[in-house]
Amino acid sequence: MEKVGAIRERVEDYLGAIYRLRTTAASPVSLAVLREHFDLSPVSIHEMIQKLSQRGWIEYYPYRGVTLTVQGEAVALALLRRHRLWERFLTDVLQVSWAEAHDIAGALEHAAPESVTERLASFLGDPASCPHGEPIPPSANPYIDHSLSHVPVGAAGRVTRIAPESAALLRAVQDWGLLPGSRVSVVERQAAAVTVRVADHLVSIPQEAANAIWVEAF
Amino acid sequence: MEKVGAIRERVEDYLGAIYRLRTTAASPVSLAVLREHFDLSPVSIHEMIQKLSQRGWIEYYPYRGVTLTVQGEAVALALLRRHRLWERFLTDVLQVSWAEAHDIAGALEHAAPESVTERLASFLGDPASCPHGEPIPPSANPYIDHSLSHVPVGAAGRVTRIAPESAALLRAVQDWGLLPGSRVSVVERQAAAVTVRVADHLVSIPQEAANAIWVEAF
DNA sequence: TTAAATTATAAGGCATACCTTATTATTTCC
DNA sequence: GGAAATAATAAGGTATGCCTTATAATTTAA
Repeated sequence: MEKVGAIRERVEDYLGAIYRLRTTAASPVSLAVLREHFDLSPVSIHEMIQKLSQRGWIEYYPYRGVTLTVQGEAVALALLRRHRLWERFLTDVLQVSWAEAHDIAGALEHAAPESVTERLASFLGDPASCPHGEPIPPSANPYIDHSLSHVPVGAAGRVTRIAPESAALLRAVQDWGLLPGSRVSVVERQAAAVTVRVADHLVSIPQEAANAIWVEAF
Repeated sequence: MEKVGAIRERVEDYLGAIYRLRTTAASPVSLAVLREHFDLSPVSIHEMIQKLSQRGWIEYYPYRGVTLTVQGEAVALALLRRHRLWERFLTDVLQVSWAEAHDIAGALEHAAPESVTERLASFLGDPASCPHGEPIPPSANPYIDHSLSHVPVGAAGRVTRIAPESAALLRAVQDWGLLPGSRVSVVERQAAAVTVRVADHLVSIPQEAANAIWVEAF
């Protein structure tokens, strides 16, 4: 009952807290500080710290505290980015107060996938800071890809991947010259198809196929 | 580790599915249909159905299926409303595709509290249907209250409740004449305070106190 | 330097929401 | 009416992330 591969919500919460509670990247955050932050029993904190350590997200120095590994820090930064973008949305667009925005963003940050949060960032005009003034970390995936069915008319990009939905689809993609790496620009969008320019000729791609072709902007 | 009083996510999912899978309000939804929908083992479905029945959300007729109680239907409608509003936001504002929007909304509908979803509804212009054309049920709480710190300048309302944050706060609220039921209108908003008119005189309320005073429009 | 305070760890429990394997009850269809 | 199919239920298990109690290890401060 858990998305495999997805980083569990609670893991993200811990990593985000460790990032925020640390003073410098090198100085360990003591478990007492984490205990204070999460208001859990020392044993529960210790158990979770063991897991995070075993899984390579943190470095645990008994009696001293924990530091984030490179992987753990990446997770924390991605989380903070999502958190602060949702805070901005809540305060700027929905007029939610600062205080409430923080907690609500704490739930939304786990519910919305990164691709949606990146679209939110664009919609908000790529804000640089959250409503409290804290910086919004840059996206770790600045070239996040979009399904061809989402690329706006006029935009150009490079094919990144083809969702391998069927052999027929893959053959068609090959015929169209839309293999990963090729450049496309969207010329027109119809109800059930999208017309793209690829290698100087126009191809009309059915919606279903467009859903499976992923493109990043360049 | 679970918000008390909050209806658990999974309970909402089941009730929403029962609502959507039924043909008429009276005809029971068989557990086989639910099993198909959730792709779980028959035993798991049965276990959950027992719980929902015990807790009064559904009526269980062995060998026949389940129907929603009045309470269960209210939960389902509230969920559907949130789901479809988020779908609209995702497709209309963030240009997420229909197909993706459904699943993402399935997560957001649980993460955002009702108050936020109602603000989202206003922001979206109170849409009547989701992107697939299905109707968005009306809010069961049309007079949902807002913290005084969110009531716009010029608006008037009636105090619904005071979050009992401290005895001092409650005494102050009493002195200001802002007990539940009293009418207020917002006259001016400063950086750390809001000025309201109550019983024909003006009171300046610090931001902290304003956060704890809830008002519904009338 | 040693006693007090803090930190770590072991052991056993709880709730949720899943699972499988049986067994029993009911309905449906020939 | 009776066998086959379907549905219900009992029993025991899994993982997560909490909990308490108790003991051991280390650090800190007098």
